Amino acid sequence: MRERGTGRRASPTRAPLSRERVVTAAVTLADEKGEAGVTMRAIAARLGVEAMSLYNHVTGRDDILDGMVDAVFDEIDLAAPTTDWKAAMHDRAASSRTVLLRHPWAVGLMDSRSRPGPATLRHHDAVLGILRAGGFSVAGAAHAILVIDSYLYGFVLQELSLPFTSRAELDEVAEGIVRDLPADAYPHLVEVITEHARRPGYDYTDEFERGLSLILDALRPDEV
Amino acid sequence: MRERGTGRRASPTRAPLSRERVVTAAVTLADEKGEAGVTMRAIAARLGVEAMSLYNHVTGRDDILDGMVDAVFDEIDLAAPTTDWKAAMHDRAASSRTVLLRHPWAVGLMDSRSRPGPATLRHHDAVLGILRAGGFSVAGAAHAILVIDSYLYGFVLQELSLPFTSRAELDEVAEGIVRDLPADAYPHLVEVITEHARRPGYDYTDEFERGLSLILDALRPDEV
DNA sequence: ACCTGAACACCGTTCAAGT
DNA sequence: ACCTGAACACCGTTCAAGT
Repeated sequence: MRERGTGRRASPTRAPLSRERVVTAAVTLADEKGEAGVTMRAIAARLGVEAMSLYNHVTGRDDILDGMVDAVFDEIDLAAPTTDWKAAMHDRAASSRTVLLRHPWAVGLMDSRSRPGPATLRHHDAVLGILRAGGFSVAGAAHAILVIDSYLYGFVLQELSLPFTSRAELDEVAEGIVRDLPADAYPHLVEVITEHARRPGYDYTDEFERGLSLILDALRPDEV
Repeated sequence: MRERGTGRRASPTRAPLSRERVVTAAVTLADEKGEAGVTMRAIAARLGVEAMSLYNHVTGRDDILDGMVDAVFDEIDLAAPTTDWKAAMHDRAASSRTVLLRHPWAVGLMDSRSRPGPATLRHHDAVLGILRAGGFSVAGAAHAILVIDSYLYGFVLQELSLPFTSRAELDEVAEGIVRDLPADAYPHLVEVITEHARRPGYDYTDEFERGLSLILDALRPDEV
């Protein structure tokens, strides 16, 4: 009837569960099998435990999804505060794209999560700080972030929806589309696929950089 | 043993099922209950039929989701071909945003669909045509569309993730965030919420227009 | 040709019971 | 305090059977 057994310890081979371990397992699972693979039973199995045990550390599946989004924000590199806001915004966007492509489920999860975690708050606070230090007003900084993040998330969303990941696949898919498509019904689509997307050297990283530069060059601290 | 009964007709009170009717029912259901509400059983119930009957008209749930995305593209207004590409791109983006806000599940569905339907193909072909007529090269038009659509989808994605839909809710949420937040940990976030987001007249349509103009003014036919 | 009952292999979550 | 067996109310999909 002792409340606390002093001599008894958890077996060292099995680390105790925690919210963090549950979220980490969920992220790994999502990377491997997609968001649909993130089930309570699958997460539990990966941790050597039953599904119901997870409810001792998270409130439910939604809580896990919130934690996963926050874990993604934690992976994004943030430049140290600096007055070179343009370089900092460029590097942050490039790092964000890399992280979002590494976790393809993340961008689709964003629009359903409304409880930002500590890493998310830290991220946004740091970005605001960089722009404020660079001379942006409060409203100007908010506007700049909204424009940059819109471009970033939308670009990755489109990049992820492409039905290919390699050059060879692109060629194959492009050929299939052009073959199936009534050329006279969609003349401009056929043109862009044959003349543009299939040309050697077409590269989404270049496209991302060009669009990002276009936006960053149009933003100025005194704009608002 | 007649193959075709000539005199027998379906009761006029119950229209025959079709892929289109299934997709339409799914769109209505998603608008009302969110994407998670789009189950085979719920769609069937709405059509006065059992879930298994749907498989006679669609190949499965994925086929329905593809159809839903195509139905959304069909709702977007497309300007007639014109040389005023900038006005046409503005109006298309504004119409797209309206449609995507009307169907909040659509933007999140985009990144998982890889089989574009006829309305989607028609839409992209028309947009390409407007830019080509406006003097853009094939590569320039593809680039312009990628930048504009990235901004559009990313903006709507962020707009939809906001945990409020009215002015009063915004005030309430903002107050809650500021109250819960350790002010010294996130000074810039507290600043932007109190000084910017809560100020009267803050309007997402204005923000959208400003960012869109910034991008459209930076795009030029001879840029590529 | 189209619809369906029953079944299969899953879900998230609750709850009382164990230790 | 933490874990779990059984159960509940769901999923998408298959298949053989009906008409």
